[in-house]
Amino acid sequence: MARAGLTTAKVTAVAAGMADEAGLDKVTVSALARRLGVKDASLYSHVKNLRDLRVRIGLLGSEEMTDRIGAAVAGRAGKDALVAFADAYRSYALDHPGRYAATQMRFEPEEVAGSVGFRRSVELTYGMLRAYDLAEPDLTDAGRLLRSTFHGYIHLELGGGFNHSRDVGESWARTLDALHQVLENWPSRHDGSK
Amino acid sequence: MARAGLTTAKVTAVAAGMADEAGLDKVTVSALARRLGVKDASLYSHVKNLRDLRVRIGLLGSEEMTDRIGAAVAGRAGKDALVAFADAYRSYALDHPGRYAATQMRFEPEEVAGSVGFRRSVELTYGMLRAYDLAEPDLTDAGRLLRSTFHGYIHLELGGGFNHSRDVGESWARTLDALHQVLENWPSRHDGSK
DNA sequence: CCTCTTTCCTAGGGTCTCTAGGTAAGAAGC
DNA sequence: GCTTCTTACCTAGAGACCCTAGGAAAGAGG
Repeated sequence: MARAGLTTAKVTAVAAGMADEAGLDKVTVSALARRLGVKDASLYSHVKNLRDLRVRIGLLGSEEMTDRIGAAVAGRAGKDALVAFADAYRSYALDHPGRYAATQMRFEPEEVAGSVGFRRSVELTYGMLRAYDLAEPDLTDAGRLLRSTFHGYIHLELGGGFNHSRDVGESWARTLDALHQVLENWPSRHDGSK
Repeated sequence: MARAGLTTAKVTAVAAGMADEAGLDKVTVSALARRLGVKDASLYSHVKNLRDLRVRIGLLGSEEMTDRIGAAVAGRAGKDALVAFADAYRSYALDHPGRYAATQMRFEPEEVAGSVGFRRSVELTYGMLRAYDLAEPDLTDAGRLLRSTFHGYIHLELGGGFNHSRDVGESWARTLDALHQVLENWPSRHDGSK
């Protein structure tokens, strides 16, 4: 009988599409096999197991996402870079919710070992923060604040956690204003006056 | 044969304990039945289906969490209230990761209709923000920023997303300093100077 | 003591993950 | 053009899980 000619990369790409359309939890081996016109057992020659499949979606997503962010921040600094970074981050997550969800899995060290996406993500964040002239440990704290806020905002937005009384994009813009301001005036230790 | 004497509340409580120990995704009808010493089909008289079970864990979590936050912010205002709110939020999530995860599900309107937890959560947030003297739509934007940052931080912390080079509690304290500062000097529209 | 409610049961169908072992398609070497 | 080797794909089947239908018995209320 005619072969489909699948490879691990093709399988992952189709799975990523399914994740974006139906949600990451709807990406199952059997549903994927159904879409590919193949028996589910056949996929186990391309992918170790279900977790492996989802991890691959996450690694793919992290690489695509850092590509987009890298292109957006190129040649920018300060607030320009912050906004470019944040908008690229958010637009990728909204364009590819399933892939984005997969990037937020709890990865084992060996799973991310060979991947460039996550390493680049750290580099890009620190590069963007360079203009704000922070030293450690403030740099780490500021990076954690940014990651938390970006991820939390997108997670709530994708999860329908915001009501519709206020434009979500407007709120996002004001959030970035706020983050920029706090990065410029980072509160040093014992500065926390009431 | 002797009955276990289960009720929907008891079943939910045990399921919540399982969620905290093993993760929300490990809460299954059959695993729960196993722990309760009962056949899985028996649980369907107490709970509609698996989703219903997890929703109940989420509603329980949101009530417990708002109780804790409410007690923490009572009689406080300004930065005191912000820190009390945030610390109560974080401590609950770290103490009960499974219940917390369940509060972050995508709920249908009818699922949260009869619950007090989520309504109280909104009230508590706006009450805490009162001292910062913001008007709409800044109030909504600030509320979204706080929820995003709190949730994002806890999500990353629980997911092991922070490396161990810097104390997580210290970073959290600085994050709260930063949020307090930005709430006190909320950037009004067209204030976003570079 | 009888009746009604409700907790729990058995039986069974359907979906899904994953393994073991086999077949054939297509590429590589002669 | 034939053999050989790799590998994409298969069938068969075990085990876990979700959920429904219908029945039995425990315990509460009359």
